Amino acid sequence: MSYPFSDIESKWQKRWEEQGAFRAVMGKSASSKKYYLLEMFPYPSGRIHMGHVRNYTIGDVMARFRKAQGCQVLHPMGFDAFGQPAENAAIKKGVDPAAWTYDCIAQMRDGLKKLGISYDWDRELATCDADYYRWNQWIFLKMAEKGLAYRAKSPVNWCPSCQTTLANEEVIDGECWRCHSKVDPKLLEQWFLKITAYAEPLLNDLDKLAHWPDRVRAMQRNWIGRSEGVEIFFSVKGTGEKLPVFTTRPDTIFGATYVVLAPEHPLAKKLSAGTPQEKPVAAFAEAVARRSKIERTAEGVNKQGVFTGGYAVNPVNGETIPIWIADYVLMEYGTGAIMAVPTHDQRDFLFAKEQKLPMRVVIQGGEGGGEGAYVGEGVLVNSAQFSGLKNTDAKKKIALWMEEKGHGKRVTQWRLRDWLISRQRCWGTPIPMIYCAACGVVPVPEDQLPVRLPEKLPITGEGGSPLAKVKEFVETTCPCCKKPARRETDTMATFFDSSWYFLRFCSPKETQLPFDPKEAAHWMPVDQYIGGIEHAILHLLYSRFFTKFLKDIGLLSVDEPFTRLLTQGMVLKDGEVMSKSRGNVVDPDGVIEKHGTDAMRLFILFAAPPEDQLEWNDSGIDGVDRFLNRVWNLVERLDGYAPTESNGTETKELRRITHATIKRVTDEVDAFKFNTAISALMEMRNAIEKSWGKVPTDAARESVEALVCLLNPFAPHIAEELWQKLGHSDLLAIRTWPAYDPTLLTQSEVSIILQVNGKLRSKITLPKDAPAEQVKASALADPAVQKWLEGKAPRDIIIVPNRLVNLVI
RNA sequence: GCCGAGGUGGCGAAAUCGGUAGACGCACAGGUCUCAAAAACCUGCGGGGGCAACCCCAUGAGAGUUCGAUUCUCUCCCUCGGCACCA
Repeated sequence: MSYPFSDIESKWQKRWEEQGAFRAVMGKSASSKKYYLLEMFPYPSGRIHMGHVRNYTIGDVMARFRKAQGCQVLHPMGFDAFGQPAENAAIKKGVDPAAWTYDCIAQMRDGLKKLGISYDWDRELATCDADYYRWNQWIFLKMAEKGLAYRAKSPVNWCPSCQTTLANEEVIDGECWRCHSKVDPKLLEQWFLKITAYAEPLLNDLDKLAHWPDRVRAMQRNWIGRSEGVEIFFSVKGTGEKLPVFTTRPDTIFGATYVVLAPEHPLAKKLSAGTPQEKPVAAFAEAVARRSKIERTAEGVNKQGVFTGGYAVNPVNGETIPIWIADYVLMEYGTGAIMAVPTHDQRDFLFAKEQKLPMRVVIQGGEGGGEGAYVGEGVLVNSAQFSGLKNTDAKKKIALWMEEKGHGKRVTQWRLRDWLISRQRCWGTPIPMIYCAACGVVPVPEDQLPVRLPEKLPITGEGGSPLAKVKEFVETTCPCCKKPARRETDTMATFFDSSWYFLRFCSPKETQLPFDPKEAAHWMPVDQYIGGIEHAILHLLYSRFFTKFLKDIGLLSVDEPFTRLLTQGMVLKDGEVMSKSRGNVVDPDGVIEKHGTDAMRLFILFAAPPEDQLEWNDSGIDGVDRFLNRVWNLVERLDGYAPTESNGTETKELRRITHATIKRVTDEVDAFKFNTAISALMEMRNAIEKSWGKVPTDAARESVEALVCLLNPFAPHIAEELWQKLGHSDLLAIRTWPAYDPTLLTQSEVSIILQVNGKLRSKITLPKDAPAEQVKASALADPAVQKWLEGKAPRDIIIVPNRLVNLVI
């Protein structure tokens, strides 16, 4: 018979809510530290899944634990409610996206409440509320004011299936992150955020994030992609036109035997014009343009290119070398032009070999021998006055020298691109801009915010943006000249919404600003953030950018939003990610019905460390279910507890285990080692069971009460119920964490292992801290040890106090 | 290629300022209870050898340091994740 989890769970959920147990209040007492714990808020798809359960359960353990430790905890929840699924539902089922979304939110909220997470529901927000998105618009206008939001025509990623543009961060392996369609290049005029203006601090401040996983920091570092080098000013022979190339290897400048432009480089057309190369160059550029970026940059693709007919002059030696175009040079990076050094760059080598272009060795290092470019370190040769220098030294010297001579300048290149935020979708935040025939692009004045979405959106899925079809929306007057003007009909990428929601939670009802700076100064930064690794770059990079921007305009005092980050592992079934198409989805509701929320939470926390993948296992949950029932039974049996024999040793040992477990669970929860903390509780329960009837009532009660208190963050409903059954009237949810008595932790006797030559041969029990002489004598007297010593005296005896003796012969 | 994480029983996993490898749990096997089953409870459970005491082997592979290595160093192998014709 299982304990009545169903009644218990709803009972305590109601009780917590009635008593406002989890309401976050800005504390006045200096003694209680603030603790802002946040889990990445969900998209309201309607149902919660095991991934959500895991994410929020991990957070809840920490939130309840910190609260018990006396922190003022802020633990809010909301919904990332704009986005395409609502539009897709509108297209498919003809529903109103707003109605659909709010419906889903209601369902999600119910589902979350059934998990018993300690949220402050008073702070709930949804990004699709005008009260929220008006501040998206406000922030956007501030960025525009600072020149950080701008409109530009450039090649962008277009998802043909989603019918919208995408940010670079949203393109994974050339595919749309959402629908996995192949992304097409398209030349469009769009809104961008100048995240590149923050490239340097975004990179450098990663070093401050000591409590972020290494891999997330590494991924961001890769993504931002800083690279230091020199822009070298080649010139075009004949015209003298400047042709800058970017290189990280100025030490190889004397080995440059040709120059390569990206096929779309404007100079290519110019150079070939009127030469026999005009046609081949145009044909090649067109052929490359037709191929997608993935095709073009795929591994193993042969490098192709043609001669432009033009020549460049190397500024350091006046040498004239041919200018080619080739598909392996990208217009977006550097200057779209490179100097080719086939002897010391593998790509240049392959191309030069194919096209039979000249090569010249300028670095000598070790035995080259093999096929290809030598990219190692070495000594410069054929490099004028720099010959004989180590190439690592020459790098700096040549760069400085070129700068002096005006042959080039040192530059830093970034891989990071500006963030394209325009979306040709309607279920998002309208971009607050107006186009006026006379005044041009005019921002919507602040006092006219929010620019609201129309009530009825004509979503058909065909014929372009629905917003553009709503006359009342599009048609407006110019704020400057008051003449008729047209509104921007694109909306913002939803990652904009989620880039600052953690700030809104600090003061969700603030009406003058996106958030109250005083509240933010108190609660920020988020002390612990928890979410999936899929946001390692996207959301986590954008949020860092927003935080830095909002600091720069004086609203924030912190420059990083999330002090600690935990990326929880995925929930798998049969070794695979749960998904509808695989048919291996385990529905949380079904588990709750069968085992209760507490058992589900406990299993998820017990089966693997939070960062690791978690394999869902139906019989695994039976195991934790059994444990909870055993704890339940302990409390029930305590009522008629009557010790048959009272034994001092047993009592001392049970108390030692009890207090040692309090210490262990405290330390382990603090370090997110929930799986071992739970196993410590299981061991403690086993110990109580073993001592049952052999210890006095007060010792048994002390242990059982401690067990219930320690169980609380993991399985809060059963813990509250048992606490009440134990005769208490206070709520565990707001009760102080148990303390341990350090004097009870020590054992009077210790087991010491005896090794001969490092191999375990025997064990003895001695009083704790026995003197070395006594330990040595006892070890030598041990029969098993004597057998292995074969009468010989040990050459050396190593004693590790209270642990082991190793006899070396 | 570069960067990051990791490799321990049948399974999920413990143990790393070097000190009893496999805690805790699952599965499995045997037992108690029962007319029977379920539940519950008890016992066993890395591999090999031995009636047993006990012995040998074992933390991806190989070397090294050490009285002693899952833990430290080096060289490989493999898995997962990210970036990548980025000049």
